Amino acid sequence: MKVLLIDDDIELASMLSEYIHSQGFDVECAHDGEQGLALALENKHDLILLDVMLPILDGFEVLKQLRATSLVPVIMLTAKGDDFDRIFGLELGADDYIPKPFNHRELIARIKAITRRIEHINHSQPKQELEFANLTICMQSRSASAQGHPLSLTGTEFAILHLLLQEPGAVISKEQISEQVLGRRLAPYDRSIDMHVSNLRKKIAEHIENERIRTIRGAGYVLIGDA
Amino acid sequence: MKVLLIDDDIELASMLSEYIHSQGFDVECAHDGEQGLALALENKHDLILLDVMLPILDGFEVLKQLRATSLVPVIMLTAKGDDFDRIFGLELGADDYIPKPFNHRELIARIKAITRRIEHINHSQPKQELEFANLTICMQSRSASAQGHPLSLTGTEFAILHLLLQEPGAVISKEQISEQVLGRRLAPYDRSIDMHVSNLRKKIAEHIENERIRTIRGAGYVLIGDA
DNA sequence: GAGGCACGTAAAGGTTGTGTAAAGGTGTCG
DNA sequence: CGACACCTTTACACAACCTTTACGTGCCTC
Repeated sequence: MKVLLIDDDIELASMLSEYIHSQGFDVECAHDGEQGLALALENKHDLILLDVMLPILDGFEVLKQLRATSLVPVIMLTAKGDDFDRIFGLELGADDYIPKPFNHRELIARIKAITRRIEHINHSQPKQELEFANLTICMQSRSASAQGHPLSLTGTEFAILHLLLQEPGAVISKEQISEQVLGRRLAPYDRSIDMHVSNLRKKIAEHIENERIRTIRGAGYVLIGDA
Repeated sequence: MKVLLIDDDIELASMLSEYIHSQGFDVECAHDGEQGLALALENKHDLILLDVMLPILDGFEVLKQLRATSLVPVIMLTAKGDDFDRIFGLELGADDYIPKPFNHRELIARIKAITRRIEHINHSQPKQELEFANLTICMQSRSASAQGHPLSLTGTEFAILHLLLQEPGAVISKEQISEQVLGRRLAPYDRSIDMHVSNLRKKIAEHIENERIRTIRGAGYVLIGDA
């Protein structure tokens, strides 16, 4: 876990840096906006601590330019306490904002709050079971069922149903289906997807009366529930 | 996007709730720790705003029990300003911490900072929904509704409504509509746009009495609200 | 007020996307 | 090899959709 600290107060920076390091993070420092931005753009840090008052480029400018290409988490630090700065920073894409002077432990707590959030999401493996509107699939057993009755689907049909179940209610285009399910770009006049959907519908209809896969002409297909 | 607000100050809660709602979030409220925890455990909220001082169970206790099973983002609110509370909350697993009194806009900015982060990591694109004067559209599901009633629009009608909703109150010329929606320059004597707008109006009028798409002779169309 | 222009809209016609049966192709397994 | 399961292509039908046509209305100009 590598942190980039951008602060022009060299004494504070070195103190902070030492403290953060003692808490188990690697720290790199920059003391002006230009240098900081350059380091940040190397994309090798997991989190950036960014002072607002900086020589050459101020913190907001650094954040703005950084956000043009990078989603790295940023915590802003500032001596100023006023609301406007805080809001401005957050709306520019900062993840958090700590007014100076701050308790070192709070800084660590906030760093951990953000990294914890990221870890949790990254480590949450994709769901193994999906369910919507009486349709369920289980990835482990590669089985699907409608209204509790098992469906005997071909691999492609299963993959399409899986894709639709990942975002029920969202329109999935044929291009998307072709690329994700068949692994190739959709060619003009290619009717494979239509056929697979047709067959899938037929199998679902054996157990569920209502429409489940709705066609959005010119856009794709959507999984829908009742009503 | 659904927010759960847990705060025992009923007046403040209703004010806040209204403001948050006006920023495009659904809000549910609880006024003590027990009720709040019960609602939170239903797992149907995307973010929780949690006051620290609460009757029955205090905010920390709610957070602790919630974190035993749920990773839902939590922002703590507190009247107390001392470091210890902040750090304690963050270390218990809160995502953020805002001391009362806070600027409402800052709250929204922090809510958005957290949801933005989560969306980026999940690779899920933010919900694109537009709303004006009882007309709403959802890009994901490519669906539209008037006064809550679903509209069954053709692709072109949907695209026109989308264009109008992007700048409610602004005049959109037929040239613009033709180029952006139909993908071609507007030819003389081409009446397609007029027809699409006419049909769109008809469908909207089934559910909304008042005029919504006003013609500006010689200039184009505007989306208008009541009064 | 006559003429021109922009617009509203019903109806007709043409185009395109989609549903699906059937046939053809490919790979696997006994 | 034949049987089988699966995917793709072909072909046709149809419905949804878009555009054009035609006629009507209201506004502006001269």
